[in-house]
Amino acid sequence: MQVFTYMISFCENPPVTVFDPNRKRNARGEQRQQALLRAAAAAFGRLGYHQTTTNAIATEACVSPATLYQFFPNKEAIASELASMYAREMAEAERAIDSDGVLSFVEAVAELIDVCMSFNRKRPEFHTLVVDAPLSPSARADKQTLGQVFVDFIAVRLRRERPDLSRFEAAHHGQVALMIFRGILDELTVASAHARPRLELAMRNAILRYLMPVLTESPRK
Amino acid sequence: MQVFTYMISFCENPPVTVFDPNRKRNARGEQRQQALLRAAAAAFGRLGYHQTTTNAIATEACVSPATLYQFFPNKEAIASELASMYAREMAEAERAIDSDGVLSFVEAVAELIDVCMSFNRKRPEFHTLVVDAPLSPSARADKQTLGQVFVDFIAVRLRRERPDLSRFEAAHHGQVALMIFRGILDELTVASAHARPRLELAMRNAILRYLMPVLTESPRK
DNA sequence: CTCCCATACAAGTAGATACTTACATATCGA
DNA sequence: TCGATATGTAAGTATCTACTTGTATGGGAG
Repeated sequence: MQVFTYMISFCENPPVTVFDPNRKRNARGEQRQQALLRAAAAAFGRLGYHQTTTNAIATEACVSPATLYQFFPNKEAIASELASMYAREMAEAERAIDSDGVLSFVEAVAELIDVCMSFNRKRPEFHTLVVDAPLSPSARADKQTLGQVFVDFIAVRLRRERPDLSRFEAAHHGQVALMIFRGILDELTVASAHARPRLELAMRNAILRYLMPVLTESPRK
Repeated sequence: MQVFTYMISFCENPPVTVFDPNRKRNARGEQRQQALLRAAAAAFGRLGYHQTTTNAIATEACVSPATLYQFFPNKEAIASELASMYAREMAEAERAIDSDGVLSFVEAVAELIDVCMSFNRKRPEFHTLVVDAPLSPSARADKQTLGQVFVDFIAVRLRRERPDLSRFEAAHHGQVALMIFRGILDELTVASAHARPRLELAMRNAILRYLMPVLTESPRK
């Protein structure tokens, strides 16, 4: 009975030397966690997701690899945490555009594109996180939601101009706009500072020129 | 001196048990090499470049991993060989379009897009090879050339319609068309058979709508 | 003061995978 | 038929990298 009690206590209170989601954090711990996220963001941005090792993240944060695993269960969790933060932040920024509906269709879409491009420029690591990293289900959901916000933004404005357009059609055109955005963004992330303004203009032109005919084409297609 | 002679002979005629580019091949060897390329293509297409292990390629070809290394120095060389073949084949197909110049601008560009989409549909592994695989310098050059053929095809047709357009401007618009193509292609490669025709239409629309205004906008921009 | 536990790390382990070695067999020219 | 060489493989090795273990330290609650 003594042995059994001992085993229970042994199994229930092991010395915590790995990640525990319920562990209490003090101020130092919170700061370490934030520092690790910042270090990971910098490393992902410089090397891309796959080239960035957990050891590199630890080194960047000036801690040992073991310390990293006190705060995150694995590499994917770090990427997922960052991707979720960024996806929610970006979705929020998109939702804030023209909330009082005073912008014209062209102005609103141009603003949407600007906001998205600015965000990706401010957070260069976001691209590799979304494209290359395997994400947790919840991070995937946030990424999915972000895409949906972009699509819906355009779909809503399309139907505001052309109420006879089906929801399905409107969403489809929003999705195509997103594909165009991603295609040009891929180049923007590697473009020289000198080439960037011209590409940003091309981004606006490509998406708006795709969408404009939708507003005027024959109602029954 | 004997020892020296022995060492020379030892160094110059080691039993060849690894890849040697100058090795003579017999018919069986040629067939094995082709079979390995076919197996690799199938595996890359199914799993993507990174998920495809050299062991998986060997298994797919029904040989041992060691046999694979009799015919290729490393995994990258297999991907590079395939990517080069495909890039050259696709570039050739693009150059063959409208060689006698009878098509209109819209017809020619639409044909270009069709050819590119058909090729990617016929060789689903091409996408991951070009996007995900680290390629040899020569394969990278072939990939680069392929992109240039696409860009030039459009640039030449643009300047045929608007001779006052600078080469630089024309190439820029060709590059943007390529970015749009890639953005939508990314989705096409994962789209359901049901969603594909709609996306293929969107591909044509997105690129042509981007390019058409270039033909009519004010000569001095 | 003191005990608990969060923090920290040196020095590992584990598992995956690209690639090799040592050796056996098939083919083919002379 | 025989030797040279191409083809083939079982059973590895080497290395990389995500992740752990055992142990030491420091700060805060009681």
